[in-house]
Amino acid sequence: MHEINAEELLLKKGVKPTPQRVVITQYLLSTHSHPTADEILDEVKNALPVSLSRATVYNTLKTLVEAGVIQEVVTEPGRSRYDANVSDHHHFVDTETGAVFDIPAEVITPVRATLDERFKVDGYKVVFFGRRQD
Amino acid sequence: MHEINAEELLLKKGVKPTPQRVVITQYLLSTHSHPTADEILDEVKNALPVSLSRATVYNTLKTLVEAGVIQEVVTEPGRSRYDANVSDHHHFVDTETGAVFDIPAEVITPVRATLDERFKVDGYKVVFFGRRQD
DNA sequence: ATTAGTGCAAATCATTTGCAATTAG
DNA sequence: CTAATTGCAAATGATTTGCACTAAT
Repeated sequence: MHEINAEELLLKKGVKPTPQRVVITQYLLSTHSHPTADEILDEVKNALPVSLSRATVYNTLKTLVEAGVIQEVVTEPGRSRYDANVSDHHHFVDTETGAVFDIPAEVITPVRATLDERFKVDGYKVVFFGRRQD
Repeated sequence: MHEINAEELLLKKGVKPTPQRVVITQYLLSTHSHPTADEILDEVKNALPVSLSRATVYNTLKTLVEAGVIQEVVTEPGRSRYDANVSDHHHFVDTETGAVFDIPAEVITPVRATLDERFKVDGYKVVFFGRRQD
């Protein structure tokens, strides 16, 4: 195996790897915490030499989502979370803490739906709610 | 069978049936459109004798959700939608129009998940994406 | 009278945008 | 030089809140 490199990933996806974009992408690749834009700003601003504004975080996240580098995840009203896992997967939300966990598509039974034929389904997402212990 | 009465419903759920609350509840019972707070305000303000402010719409929606009279549905970043259908069901989002349709729980196969035993699942929601024709 | 509910306007929060300054090619 | 990117600050959109006013017990 070889390490996931943020800069390579951005180049492969056709996004110019500016320092800010690399650093945000690196952070998202390094965590499974599904951070919000503000959490990303806090984490990345401290640890890095480059300057980083809130506007750039938002602009970058939008760019990365559009390029398919990351995914936007909405688990609660009012704010978005971001996930560098762009493979087919679902989510588990701890209803006490709000923490979000990835659930691989393979560990759930495929959903088969008997819908009115006018519904043309492209895909679906499952969100589990509950408590994650420990 | 007997008609669904907004005022009775509110009383049954322990919510004082003020004119504003009754009217909002009636509207939500009458539609399957999953309206946003603003859409509710527009629809209800015109047709009704009582005055209705935006603040009251928001306050009422929160009250109704907490009382279990309605459900909040988040299908897109940035705003919530509301649904008087509080039975167990899922949603279909038309990705072109943003329209949201209810999908009864019975028409999809139950999701069985093989999760780490520390995930205590209370329930799950499925959101389908696609195109609804016509 | 007391308490709950409403409306208004101001406040707040997340996100977006206009624009001048900066940087990379 | 030219175009893309960034930061700042102002703007926007959704939602919440403080407070005076009204209605109901």
